[in-house]
Amino acid sequence: MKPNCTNIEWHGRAKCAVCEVRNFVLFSGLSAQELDSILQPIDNLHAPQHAVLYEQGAAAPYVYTIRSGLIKLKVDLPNGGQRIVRLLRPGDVAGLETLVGERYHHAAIALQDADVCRIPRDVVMKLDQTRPSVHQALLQRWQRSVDQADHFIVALSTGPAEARMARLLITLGCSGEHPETMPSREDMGALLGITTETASRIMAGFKRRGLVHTDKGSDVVCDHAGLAQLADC
Amino acid sequence: MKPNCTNIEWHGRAKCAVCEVRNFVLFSGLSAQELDSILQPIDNLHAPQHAVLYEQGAAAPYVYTIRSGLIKLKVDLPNGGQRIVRLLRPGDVAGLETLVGERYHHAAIALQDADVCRIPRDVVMKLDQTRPSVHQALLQRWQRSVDQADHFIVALSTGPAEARMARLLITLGCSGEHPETMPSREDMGALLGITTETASRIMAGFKRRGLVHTDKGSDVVCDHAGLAQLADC
DNA sequence: CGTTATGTTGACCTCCTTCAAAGGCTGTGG
DNA sequence: CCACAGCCTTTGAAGGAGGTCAACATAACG
Repeated sequence: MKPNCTNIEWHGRAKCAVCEVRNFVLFSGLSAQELDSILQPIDNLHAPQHAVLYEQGAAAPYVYTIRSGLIKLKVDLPNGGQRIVRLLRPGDVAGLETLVGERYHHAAIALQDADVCRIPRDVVMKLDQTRPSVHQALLQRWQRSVDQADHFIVALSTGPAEARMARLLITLGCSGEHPETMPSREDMGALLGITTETASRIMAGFKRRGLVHTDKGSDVVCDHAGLAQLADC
Repeated sequence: MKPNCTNIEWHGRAKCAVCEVRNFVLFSGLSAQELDSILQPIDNLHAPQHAVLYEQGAAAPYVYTIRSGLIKLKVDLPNGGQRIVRLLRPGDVAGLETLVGERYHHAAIALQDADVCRIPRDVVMKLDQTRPSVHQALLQRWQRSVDQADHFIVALSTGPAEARMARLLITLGCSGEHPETMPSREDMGALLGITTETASRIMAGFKRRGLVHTDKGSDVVCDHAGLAQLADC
């Protein structure tokens, strides 16, 4: 296998009993025994950067929970461009629409190397009906999707591009403490509804003003306070 | 009572048995008898234009189903402006976040005169747990919120303002057959993330080019084909 | 009939896109 | 090991799109 391939790799059946993020994901209310008793398989997958979990409009047999990494949900525009409508982090769920429909509404692509669990829709639907804790967790994930979509509208699609970029960096977790891995300029553009060039220019301006500082590779450390000031104008 | 007040008026207990849109709203799977047996009150309200169903951040004791009219969900921006993040039509639900949280995430305001049913959260939660049909309807409403939010990102917050306005008119139902009541220019701006002046200019341009035609008052008829052509560019 | 919100229009300037070119990084093949 | 291709990023210049500020028109309402 090539070192830089973008194929999803199968890492065996999920070992929910020892999953370090189980309490943040869908099955937080279930015991390890209850999970082991599920007949249908939950697979543990590794998605390298740029790997595609599913395509927009494809038949939707699975729900995915993110255990690590960063996933983008994007839609294709009629003019050939793309728009990223959500960013999923550990604990988030992709493909919930499978529970009420037949097809995925977006393409799901790994922005950074990611570990995900792939759960057949039937498993989720059954647990939803039989386990109140799973049911409640599902409602919370759904509301979380709504909240994140609202955040994309209010914070990342409103106001001048510079303020939007500042909000994006904050959204990505730029606290100033640890370096953060940045998406490509193209993805930044698709996230904010601006062109790649504008994204590049704004980031260059941030660097020039000392608001962000290149650490190594695509990792940066940010001046959180300075960005926050730009953000709400 | 003043003829043009914006207070919500109480129109008595909901008569679900004779509700003409019951099959489109949350309780489509329940019989009239089942609904009558609910102990807690479901109120039938009329919300005149500009009436406020609830404020952003307020305690959230109710879920609202829209029976007629048009409701906007808006959030206040740090710089004093506003952004409309959703439009709710008959069959849609407002305030679902009450089922997983304490407070409303937006302000809900009637864009046009609206009839709504106000349902205590406890009623919805109980029916969600005891009636599978209501449970399924809830999931569908939640997904509908996500889909509508995505539409705001992809269609109403992407591309040049003129294309966004064309998509908004189409979203509002401009088929060319019947006249449609338009929101104010200010609301159009808040819907599209542009200024009131730009919204006015674009609408004036549409009229000049014959793409929309003023019927009476704020009602317009649209050239659906012409707008659709502008929409995907 | 004045008063107040809402819509329209103009002038100006900033921001962003577009098109183009150059620079940097990486993997590949000689 | 170096040269080269390919991709991403950066930067420039020019034009257009949209914001801002201001004046004015229109409509709604007391």
